[in-house]
Amino acid sequence: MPKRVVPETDRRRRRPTKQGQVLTHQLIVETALRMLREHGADGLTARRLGLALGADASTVYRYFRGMDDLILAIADELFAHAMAGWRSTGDWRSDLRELGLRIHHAYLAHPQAAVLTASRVTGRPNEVAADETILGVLRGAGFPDADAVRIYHAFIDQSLAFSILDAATLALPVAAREADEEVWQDTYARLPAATHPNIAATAALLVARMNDSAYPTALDMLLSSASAQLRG
Amino acid sequence: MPKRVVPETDRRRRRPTKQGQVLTHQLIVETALRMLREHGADGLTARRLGLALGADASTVYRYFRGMDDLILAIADELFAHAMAGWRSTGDWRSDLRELGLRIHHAYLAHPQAAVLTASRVTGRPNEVAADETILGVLRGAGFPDADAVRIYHAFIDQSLAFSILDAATLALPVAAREADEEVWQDTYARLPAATHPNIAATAALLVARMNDSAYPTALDMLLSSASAQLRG
DNA sequence: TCATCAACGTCAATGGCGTTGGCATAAGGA
DNA sequence: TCCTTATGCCAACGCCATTGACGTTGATGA
Repeated sequence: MPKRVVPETDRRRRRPTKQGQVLTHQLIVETALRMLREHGADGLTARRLGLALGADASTVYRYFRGMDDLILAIADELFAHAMAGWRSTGDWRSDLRELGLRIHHAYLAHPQAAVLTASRVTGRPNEVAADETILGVLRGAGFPDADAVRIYHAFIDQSLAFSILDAATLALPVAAREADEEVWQDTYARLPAATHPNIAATAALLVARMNDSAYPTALDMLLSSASAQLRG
Repeated sequence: MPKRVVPETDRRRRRPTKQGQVLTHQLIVETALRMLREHGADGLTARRLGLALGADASTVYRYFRGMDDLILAIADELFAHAMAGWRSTGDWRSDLRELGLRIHHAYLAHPQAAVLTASRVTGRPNEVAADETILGVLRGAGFPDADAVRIYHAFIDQSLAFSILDAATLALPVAAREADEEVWQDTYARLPAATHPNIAATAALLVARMNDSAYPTALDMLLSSASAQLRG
């Protein structure tokens, strides 16, 4: 039985689809990202992706081994967005802060994609380049290798953790977002003081705040800690 | 067209299934949690859940409005596990640290469930009870309401962010876990120093570390910051 | 010039999924 | 006893990812 094989490179000019579209890996990834933003995480299906490309669902399988393979490609695309045009300022703390915020913003710009790719290790070029850059900043700052790696892990963990949390909230289907918002308004704001004195006392403050990102603050805490370590 | 209605309470004795099982909401949630642990997030389907209960898939819809409703019930069950048997020690810092670790451990004990429920607001009893408890600890410590709410949000954000990240890693299908591990070993450990000097120099350190949770450290940083705020 | 061959778009089919309408049955209440 | 209601089950709908087979295209080389 001849197994379907996905070629690694584009050695041959592509034949256009019925609708005249010429496909490439990059085009498919970009289309998938657009579909994710417009239709949510559940809206990205092989059928719909094919349709958006002016092609058949099965055509996607000529380019990717399956949806998981496509998702990893999307994950790497996020890192490409995050790192595009980055330049060192010479100051490791502002470099690291900038890198963290770039990753965070790349996730928030495509929350549905971010949720799908959460915690995957792709080993693909753009993700590897980001790792190389971060380690370079830390080693260039003078951290011994062991410390640099420890801070690298803490930095990545913190960046990804908050990014995934925020993205997961943003990526919820509109219906779920509205249901959750209703729960805040209807449940928390109306709990009786007799059974829930602390929620009742702070209900207005609790419900008022929605989604002012906590990540930048956490990032600064991490950088302060690393600075102390470098001086000490 | 008669819409299927899910009754809120169990006012009537249940009729056993063909296999003699008597169903309750609680039993279904517990069975779903077991299926999640044993078969992964994709392994929880209405058909399989029905089968595991000795019933039909559609029977689940007599108890829950749909899979989303079931997932919210599962989310609340995680909070029940986290809070079971909790008692205040009288010291707000150790109380808060304990609560954070309890939530973290509840997530890690059911990573597949944690991923499904990430960032949902259920407003159901156990989640609300946890919120009431946390706010009670902070207000009892002497924080003014505005500060208590701010720290509550930071605490919850941090706890959930790291829990979701760790759970997402643990919840990956075995195949994906192995693929990611291979990427670490095969890609990062073999990058040439010419193109990736920093990864090449620290490859052994990078690859050696897998999943020593960063959350407790981050939690302690948060508590130190809150302490300073209370004293200042 | 033309045969060969790999690339790749499309079709049809498979087996799984969530969900729902309809029906049969059993438990209480009257 | 009869009626209402809860509830289990069946069959069906439309969706999904994936794959084998087939036809067509373009590049290559003799």
